[in-house]
Amino acid sequence: MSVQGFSSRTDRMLDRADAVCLRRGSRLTDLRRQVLGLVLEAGRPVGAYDLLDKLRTGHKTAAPPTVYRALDFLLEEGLVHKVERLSAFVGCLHELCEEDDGCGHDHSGSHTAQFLICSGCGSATEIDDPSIHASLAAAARRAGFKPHKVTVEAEGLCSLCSAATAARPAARAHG
Amino acid sequence: MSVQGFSSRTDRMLDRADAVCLRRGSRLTDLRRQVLGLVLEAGRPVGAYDLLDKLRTGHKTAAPPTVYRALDFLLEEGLVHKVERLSAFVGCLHELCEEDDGCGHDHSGSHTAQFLICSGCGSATEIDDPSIHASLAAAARRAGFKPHKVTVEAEGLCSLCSAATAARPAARAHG
DNA sequence: TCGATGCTGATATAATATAACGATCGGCCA
DNA sequence: TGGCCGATCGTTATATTATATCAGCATCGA
Ligand SMILES: [Zn+2]
Ligand SMILES: [Zn+2]
Ligand SMILES: [Zn+2]
Ligand SMILES: [Zn+2]
Repeated sequence: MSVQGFSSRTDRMLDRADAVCLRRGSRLTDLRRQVLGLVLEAGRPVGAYDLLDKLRTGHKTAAPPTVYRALDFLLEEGLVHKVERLSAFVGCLHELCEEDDGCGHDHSGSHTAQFLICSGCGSATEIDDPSIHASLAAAARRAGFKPHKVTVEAEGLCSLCSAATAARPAARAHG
Repeated sequence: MSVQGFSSRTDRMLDRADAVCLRRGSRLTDLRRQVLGLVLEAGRPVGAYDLLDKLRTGHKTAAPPTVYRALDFLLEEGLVHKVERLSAFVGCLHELCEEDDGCGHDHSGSHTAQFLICSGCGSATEIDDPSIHASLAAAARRAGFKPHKVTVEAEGLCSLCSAATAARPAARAHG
């Protein structure tokens, strides 16, 4: 049960996650659901200890292993990704998005993630571009390398922050 | 001066690094040269605290900031890369390799790195594939995103480890 | 009933990285 | 010359991220 009171959108996504886990024979327990909810509500990469703080408001006894174990599970299930450059975690919208026909994500390789990380506003947009995926697969094949988990992270400025910076060199982040 | 006694190959690469810095108006100090030498000698990704231990054999007073400051400089100059997945550092062979005609690396974007990381033997091969670079640049452009620093990391099995694993399921790493 | 397995609680610790402040050294110019 | 400034490094302390370990408890099937 959701002690926190997530938004209805988040609750719908959590229900989808629950269904996904059921199909796979894994269990989205209350604790895992709670952590996933916090990640999704954040809407941007969020650190494990930030999650821990939030988790503690409704779960006094939570400790680092509490949140790391939940994150390990969610990573394994592909429900969240880790943004390595930020040591932070973000929800994967692939399985969870509202559209039933999918959202254009490629997750064929399963453990692959591609992010555009804005250093202006802290957003991280998952792209899962098939062309990048193909180029990387080809390069790996030429090297005789068998990829298991692939991380692509571009850090820079999103279109909004880029425009803001062009307008005012010392601009602050957009909403 | 090299207290450690690096291999002659490493010393040649350090001399190249020195020349590169001179051209750019930056200074490869003794300390930075020492740290770069340790990274190059390792020949694989190496953690900051491993470097610190090695550094201390010829430099009793070294502390974490000592090595992190040197690494920051070397990263800035593009002489080393950070492998985010491993929180480890590895030399960039682009400026330093023996062949005068370059070694096929693309470093046009300057702050870009692409690695094939073997979880069997710990090797990390820099590929800098132009096709990956182009795909990513195209995807970023479509999103209105301006990349500043790009990280591509594929973790998996290199050809040697892959062969070893196929032969014996519980094989140990190759040399 | 029993053992195996999976999840959680709880404490402690490891591993990675940075903050802060002062000392030293050189170059540069009044 | 003397003072200033920026870059580098020494030193201590602390912040941040992640894991090890062991115990309790529930669930499930033999
Ligand atoms: Zn995803
Ligand atoms: Zn932005
Ligand atoms: Zn490189
Ligand atoms: Zn290998």
